[in-house]
Amino acid sequence: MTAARVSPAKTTKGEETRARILETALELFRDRGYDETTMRAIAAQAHVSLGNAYYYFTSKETLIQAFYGRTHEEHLAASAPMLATRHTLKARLAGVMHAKLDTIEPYHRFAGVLFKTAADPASPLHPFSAESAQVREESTRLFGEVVDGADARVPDDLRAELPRLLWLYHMGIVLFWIHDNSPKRARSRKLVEMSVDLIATLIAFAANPLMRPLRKAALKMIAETK
Amino acid sequence: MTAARVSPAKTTKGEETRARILETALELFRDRGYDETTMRAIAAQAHVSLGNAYYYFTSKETLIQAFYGRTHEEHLAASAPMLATRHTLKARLAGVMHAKLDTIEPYHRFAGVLFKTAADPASPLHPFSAESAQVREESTRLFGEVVDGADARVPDDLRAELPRLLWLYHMGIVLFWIHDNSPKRARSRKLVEMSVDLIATLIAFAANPLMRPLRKAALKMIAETK
DNA sequence: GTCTATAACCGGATAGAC
DNA sequence: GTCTATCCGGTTATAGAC
Repeated sequence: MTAARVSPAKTTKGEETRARILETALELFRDRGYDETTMRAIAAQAHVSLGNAYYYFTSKETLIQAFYGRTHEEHLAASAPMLATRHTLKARLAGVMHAKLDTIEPYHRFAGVLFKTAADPASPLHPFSAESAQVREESTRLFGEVVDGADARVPDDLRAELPRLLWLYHMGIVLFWIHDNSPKRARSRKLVEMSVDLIATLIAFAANPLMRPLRKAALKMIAETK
Repeated sequence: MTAARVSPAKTTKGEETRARILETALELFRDRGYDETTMRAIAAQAHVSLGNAYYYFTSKETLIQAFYGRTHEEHLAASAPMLATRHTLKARLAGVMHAKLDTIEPYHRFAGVLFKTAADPASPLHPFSAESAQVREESTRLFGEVVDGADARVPDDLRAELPRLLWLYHMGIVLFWIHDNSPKRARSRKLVEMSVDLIATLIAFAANPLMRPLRKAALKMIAETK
């Protein structure tokens, strides 16, 4: 399904070549960084010609999109056991967030370039683009599960928006993580802990009838951003 | 002061050439977009050689940084009258935010590339880099003025953090604006209205003694992100 | 030292033959 | 589906003029 999203590769042989190029690229990205890895180097190390590499990946950026799909699936896999065993909102959200950081950690070095591209609305890679829709929706669904499987009392109007809000929150954390050069990314981990706590508290607050007007106002605003 | 930040150009003649290149570049960016504007085209239209353009601007990206400085100063200028006449937090913040959108509107077309670059931690352009420090600090100070000149009651601990928080908020709005293709950027304007309202309400809430623990927790978290 | 110009280099991308 | 040849534009090296 990851493969199907992007381009050719129907036959076994093509698929194999395609996979080889992608593996090589990710390896080189991880080891040398994105800018330092030339398409020529990828092609050479994958034993294909430059033109051939472009047959499978229409641009260097497309390789990044493949990376997205890949880490996203790893994240799903890593989250499943958490969601199966944890039942408080706090524990579930923290589990999913830490799983995310675990998944992308090996790529911290070139993550910057990654999300750089992602910020350009003209790029097919930016998180709100049509091309990213599938990953984004699946990811949002994951946060839906975080909420739905939790024993927290959540007002219905908020519950409807929460998956999208948490997805947005998770993007913010990733953005922080990108700039985080503390040992073992300790600052990002700390931020996850504290923000998850705060979010859980806020959600509990939101259930308070006194908070209804404020909650409604906030949700109305959020509806505008859809 | 904008000029001094970036590179050579001491003499009058150099300064003039430098200014001419920058004007030409911004004009071309605005009219054709960033990627479509080549350094060769900028040089030609500014009547300098390619090498000469690179003498003044060490890369195409540096031209963007100059753009930052430029719009920032325009924003300051456009905000001043607002701050002189408005006295509620809501009106002041709304004024400054709308002024921001007014200032950058002509560049909406290539704003994407702009902030694309800005998202890369390796880039000197990203908002948290040393190179951007001056603009960021001045901008933060502007939001400090928004708060200080307002008649709102703001707890001291919050007041200390508020300028930075509002700066961050303003970055979020700009990010939304970049992706906003509604006529006259109506959605962004609406979002500013609603979010400013919400922020004013939240600040009023924060002054309530009952909110103290929550406020403290939030501020503690924010302190972690410094 | 300040400024300007010309000629490469390098890597992403494309065209077109096989 | 694969290759070779080429384009194109950002960037650099370098030489010299003021």
